[in-house]
Amino acid sequence: MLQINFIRQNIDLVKERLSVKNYGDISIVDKLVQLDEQVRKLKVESETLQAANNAASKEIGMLMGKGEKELAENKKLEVAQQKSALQNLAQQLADAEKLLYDGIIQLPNLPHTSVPKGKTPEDNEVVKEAGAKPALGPTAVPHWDLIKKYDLVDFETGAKLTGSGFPLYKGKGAKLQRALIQYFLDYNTAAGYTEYLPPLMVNEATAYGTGQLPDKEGQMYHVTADGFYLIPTAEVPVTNIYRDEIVKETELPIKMTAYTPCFRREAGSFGSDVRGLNRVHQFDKIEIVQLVHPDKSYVVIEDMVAHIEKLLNTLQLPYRILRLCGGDMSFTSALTYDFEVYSAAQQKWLEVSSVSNFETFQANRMKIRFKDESNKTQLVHSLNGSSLALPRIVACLLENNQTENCINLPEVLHNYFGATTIS
RNA sequence: GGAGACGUGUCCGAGUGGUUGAAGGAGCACGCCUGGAAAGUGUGUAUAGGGGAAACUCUAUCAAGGGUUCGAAUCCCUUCGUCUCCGCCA
Repeated sequence: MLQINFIRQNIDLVKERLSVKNYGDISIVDKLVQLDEQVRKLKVESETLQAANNAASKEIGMLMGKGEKELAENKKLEVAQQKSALQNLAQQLADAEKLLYDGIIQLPNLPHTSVPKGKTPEDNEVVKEAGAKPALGPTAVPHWDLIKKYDLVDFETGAKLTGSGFPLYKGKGAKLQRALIQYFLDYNTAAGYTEYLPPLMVNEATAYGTGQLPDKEGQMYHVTADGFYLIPTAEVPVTNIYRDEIVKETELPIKMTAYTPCFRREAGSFGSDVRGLNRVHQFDKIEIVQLVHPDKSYVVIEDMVAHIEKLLNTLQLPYRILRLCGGDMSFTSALTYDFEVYSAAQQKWLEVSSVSNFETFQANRMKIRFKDESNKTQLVHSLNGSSLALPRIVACLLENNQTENCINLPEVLHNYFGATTIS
């Protein structure tokens, strides 16, 4: 969430930036600033009264100690009379604080100045396109047919076990998953990311910390009996590792990576978008997360983009990088780059990674801070990216590398997979 | 799942209603001592928020939330977590 101090000092800037994200009612900013003023005023009043009360109570304690019972009793009566005024003030303050909080919490992060204006995915800016699209022969088929042909994923039985969108990987299909996971984790740890294997369910506070709650509640599977949520991405547990922590400046940057299955309800999706592995309810993903010094985050995001680009290059997949427009960005992000790979048989770009800088938006919710040189605590900047999401990578690998009687795997996977082709 | 014990600052640990934000120790930082180090010694050492130009000051925080009281780390309730024993179990 945004910091009220920042809003107060940058009213016009906040309004202007919110409009880039197509935020509806900009006048809320003025309302919040007013409310903030009221909150601070009430705070002074109630704390002053509280201070008087505390002092009086101490005095009673001293009088009792000296055995001056009668004076103490008188004082007690005096203090008791102030109590209702104090309670009244405290209630007013709590109400005002709640209003203020509820207002701030619904404000999205402010987009970075490089974010293009726009409303829909069409308005995203293509910053790079690389890799040759393969020329497939006339017999080329989409990945769901290849999956059948080589018996890699059994969607029907997955649906029987759970429901549609829960793929059952099988044989070489299962092994390819394992190979990719292993490769991606090795690639990330070689770049200095510490590997984690986090819980797959999180509590409310954790889901709230990264911004899944309250605004994306409907997208997560909710285990109501225990109040847990199945994670939609490793970002959630991994970023929260440092929730409520103050780290030393020298510990930054903190680089973490984790493989987890991801669970998404994807309510409302339909059509060819959800065919095969294009969009599923459970999928495997390897995530990278960084907590960095605020001055560094815009350099780091470029590093992370380069890191993922290099990984895609080793897989020899054609890809493009998009800078998301204000309307297509997530609630929590200040700048997001999406990576899409080209699925040659479907002739479609499929998103396989999304790299975002959240600046202090998540850190403020999670209270992830560091002590700077002058010993002041500051919020860190948090960033994350997928490196990578598996299903669409698999779809592309299958489609782009198909031949009449086998699928050629890129060289980097040969050792991990234990073979050079799927046949 | 049943029974019991417990949850205090960076860590260990004292504290069962009254100047307790919290004894004592360790650690850490800075200084003294030393040729240098160890030992010794002195001082300092939480977080958040408010007010103030500043010095500083006020409020809150002893797992979390609520309650009793003029006053709660200390009493009561709820939740969470840890440990021990039993049960079950990959």
